[in-house]
Parts: sequence; structure tokens; C-alpha cells
Amino acid sequence: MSFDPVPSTKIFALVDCNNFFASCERVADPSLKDKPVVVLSHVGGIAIARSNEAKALGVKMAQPFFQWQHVAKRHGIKVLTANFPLYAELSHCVMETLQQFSPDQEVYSIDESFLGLETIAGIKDLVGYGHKIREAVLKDVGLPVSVGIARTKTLAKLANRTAKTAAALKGVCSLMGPKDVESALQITPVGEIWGIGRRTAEELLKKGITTAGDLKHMDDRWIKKNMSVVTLRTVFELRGISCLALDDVPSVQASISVTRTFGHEVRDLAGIKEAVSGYAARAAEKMRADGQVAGCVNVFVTTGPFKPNYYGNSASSRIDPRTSYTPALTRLAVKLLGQVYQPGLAYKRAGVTLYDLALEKEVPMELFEDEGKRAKSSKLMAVVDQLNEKFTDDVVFFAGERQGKSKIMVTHT
DNA sequence: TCTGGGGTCCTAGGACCC
DNA sequence: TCTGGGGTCCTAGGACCC
Repeated sequence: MSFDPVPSTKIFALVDCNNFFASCERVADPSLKDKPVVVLSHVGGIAIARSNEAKALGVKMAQPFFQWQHVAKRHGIKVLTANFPLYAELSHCVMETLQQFSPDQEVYSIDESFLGLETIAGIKDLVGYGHKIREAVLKDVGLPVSVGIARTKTLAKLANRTAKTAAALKGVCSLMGPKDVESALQITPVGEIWGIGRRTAEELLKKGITTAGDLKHMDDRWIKKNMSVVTLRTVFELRGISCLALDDVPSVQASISVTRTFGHEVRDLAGIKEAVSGYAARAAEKMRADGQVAGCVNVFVTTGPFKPNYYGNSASSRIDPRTSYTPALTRLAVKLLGQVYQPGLAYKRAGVTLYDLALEKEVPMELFEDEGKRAKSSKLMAVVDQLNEKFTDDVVFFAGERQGKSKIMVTHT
């Protein structure tokens, strides 16, 4: 690892929307206010967001609907299925508001953003600044957020968690002073630290390390030898030494995936082919929206992971030159499917990942590539994407992508 | 009967080259 | 021919994140 082993002079604020998807639903439908709300991944799927009222009723994150539907019925929980376009739109609004509070912003996920505050002159009261951020987002977008402020990203995460759990703080927590940091670390279970997952937490607990405070005081060499450099980096962050910089110029995404769990088991190759070519088409569409082209395609299939005789396999292939042309990508995806499909199994899940991405405008023309052909492909794809956006019902798809249900079919040779 | 859907980063091992 | 150390690239798989 290479970084300055000196105390950080940076100031990170982590702004995180509370119960984001559930709160978005309340913005869309104000009658949901003060009622228990749960958002499901899909009809009959698992809980992916819960309002505080729903949490209090015992609905757990990622819990399948069938396990708590009796609770929902008895207490009148409003159960909705995810509306991702709505969440993306509101996320964009939140990020725009946050921009006004710092020129240094890293959009970390759909509902979270880090802000760099050390370059802003004249903030005397960081907690007061945090409250201004909260009020602005609530006023502009109607979403409640929590703000955590500290010297490293990992500590800002911890501060944010504290802001959410300690009601007296009213949604803003600053962990700038060493004493505040130390007492927060001592009451934080090791598995709650950002970057320490289930596996690492289990290992640490076996060794008697139960709190963030315990972990902070472990010997560096011991951590590197027994855990990993990733854990060591987290420990430095807990000590106030910043190892994770603000990433305010996001690079090109490394990969784009479309994967789905089937509503029911699928056994025949034709059924999976249809699904896989559809996923490849959606992935290609997402990629074109970012102006990117892919150099590699991966296809995977699995049977139900909760059933005996689990089977999962994947195959990848290069595609040269890189492209975002749907027919080429679906054709390759279907070919790869042939390599991993085994007859007679009950498949539950499949997916397509496009990676080795690059910006289309930066990809050099191949020596013998037909420039006219490339321009023609791009133009066709642009028309397809426009039509799909306009009608949103995926009216345009390619032969093979969906069999027998075509409205408008584009074939190619 | 009923269990998201995306992403990133790190490591280990093999192939290949000098 | 034998011997060997390193570097790089690629891939698969694990762990973690939201």
C-alpha cells in the first residue's frame, strides 16, 4: 500500500438518503407518509427498502415476501414493487442539490454522496453545515438524509450510521475529535464497519476482536498476515489516516450487467436463449446510453441455489473490434450459452455481462474495418434506442430476442 | 410453491517471455 | 542442455459494497 501514514487533514461528509426507495415512494405518493412502507425487488420478491415503521414491525432487509406477508396483512404495510426510473430521477435531483455544498463531490451510489469540505473556506460549524445540507435536500426534493462528517471516508460512514441511530443528533453527526472517534469505535461491532463483511467479521470474532475499537489497536503486521491488505487499509482509516481518496472524476464503468432470476424454472435451451439474448440487448442499450463499446462478453446460468445438485457455469469471449451493435452481442451471447447449457437441468437464473468497455469515440478504427458499415450500425442502433425510449414498452427488438410476440421486428443479415 | 440486481477490487495460479 | 529468477498478462474466484 502506498499512502502517507500521517493523520488526515481532509474533511469528508457522507450524505445518505434515509430508506431511499421507500422515501421516494412517499415523494411520489404523499398519502404513504407515516405509514409502514416496504419496496420489493419484484412481485413476490424480497424486501429491498423499508420505512422506519416497517422496520419496527420486524420486516428484515432482503427478506422474502412470503415470510412476512402475514405481518403485512395484519398491520396494513403498504407493499410496493421497485420503480427504478423514479429512484434514478430523484437521485439525480439530490445530487444536484448537494453540488451546491461542495465543488468536490463523489456520487458513491444511487442514494449516497461524499463531499470534500476541507477546501471550503469559512465553515466554522461543521454540524451546522450538515444541518443546512439536510434542510436543502428536504426542501428541494422532499427526501430525508443523514450526514456524517469525519477525517476519513470510513469514519464518515461510521458518523453517518451514528447520525441515523442516535435520535438526539437529528440526522447530523461529526466525528472530528479523537475522543468522539474513540468512543464511537468502542460501541461499534466489528461487522458494522464499512469494508468489513460477513467473512472477515467471522474471522475477527473468532480471534476475540469484537469492536471497531479492538480492531483499531491491532498490530499492522498481524492484520496483513492474518487478514488482508484490504482490512489493513480499513484499520488505517479507523485511525484517522486517509487511504481512500474522494473519487470525483468517475472513470468509464468497468462492466455492465443484466441478470435475472426466472419466475419459474426453465429447462429448454430455447427458453434460456430467448432470455439471454434479451439480456444482451438490454445491456447493449445501457452501454450505448453511456457511449461505450464492449470488448468482452460473459454469460452465466445457474440452477436454484437453494436446491440440491446446484449447477452454475459461465463462459466469456472477446469481441474484436469492440462494439455496441446488438445483433453481434446477442449472437455471441447465445453462442456462449451453448457452452454452459446442460440439458435436463432446471435453470433459475441467467445473466449477461459486457466488460472491457471503452468510449466509442476513443476506439481506433481497425485497419480493414469498413467505416461505412460502422456508421450504419451506429445509426441503426440510435434509431432502435430512440424508438424504445419513446414507447418504453420495448417495441423494437431483434429476431431471436423474443420469439413469436413481435410487434416490430428488425432483422439483419 | 414463494429467496434483487447490479457493481468494484484483490489474490492466486498458470502461461509465456526474457 | 541444464538451471533459475522475475516480470507481465490473463483468468477464475472470493469478498465486499449498495
